[in-house]
Amino acid sequence: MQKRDILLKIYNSLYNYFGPLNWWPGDTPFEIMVGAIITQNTSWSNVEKAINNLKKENLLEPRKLYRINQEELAQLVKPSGYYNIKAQRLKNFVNLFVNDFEGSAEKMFSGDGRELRKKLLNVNGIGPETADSILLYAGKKPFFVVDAYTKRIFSRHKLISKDSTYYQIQEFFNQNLDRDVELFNEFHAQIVMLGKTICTSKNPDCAKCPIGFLNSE
DNA sequence: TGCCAGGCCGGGT
DNA sequence: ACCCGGCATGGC
Repeated sequence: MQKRDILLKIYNSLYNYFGPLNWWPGDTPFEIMVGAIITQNTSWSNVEKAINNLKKENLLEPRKLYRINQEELAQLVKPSGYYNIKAQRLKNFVNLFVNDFEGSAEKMFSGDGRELRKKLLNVNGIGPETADSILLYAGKKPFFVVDAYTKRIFSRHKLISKDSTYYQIQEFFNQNLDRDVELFNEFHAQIVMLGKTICTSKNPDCAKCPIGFLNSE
């Protein structure tokens, strides 16, 4: 079987098993972008607490987040961990968003995303995964998001090597999938779901795994 | 109880 | 160009 067909089969099996996941969990592009920063190396349940704190204070608006001082922001995002550094990173991002794009997601995502990606990576605190999450989930641009789950699951099944870099893994998907926003969106969501529930780092339950067919290829 | 979670940076090799 | 310690809370 070609890699292309294997990937599609994996995707279809996951989708059939979990059903549509409707990512990203967030109401507006701005909330999604904020969430992408807060969720760095952090479980989503903790991210929700931080987001809810911001919502309560009506801070999920670019100019309000722009104005709040960093110490106060840090207290609000505290439940997500790394709260000091995350407050700084949120500030760095919001500065770009307000100063360069007037706090408008429409303006920010007006291009194809390639220039924007470079700008995002220049923000201290935004790396490749966060940038791609912002582009894909807030901006609907076809950038495949690679995360720890992707690496774990696909290297376990020998489809990529354990020591591949972010860009090598991303290339693997780019070269074997159509550049389709909906597919990229749902595929990444399915990978995360599999990594959280079945293909965990401690006790992978391979008997239940919807892509268990890979073990007998 | 200790380990892990939807990374990234900065300093040292 | 890699490698590694630091950042920190909440859930299991």
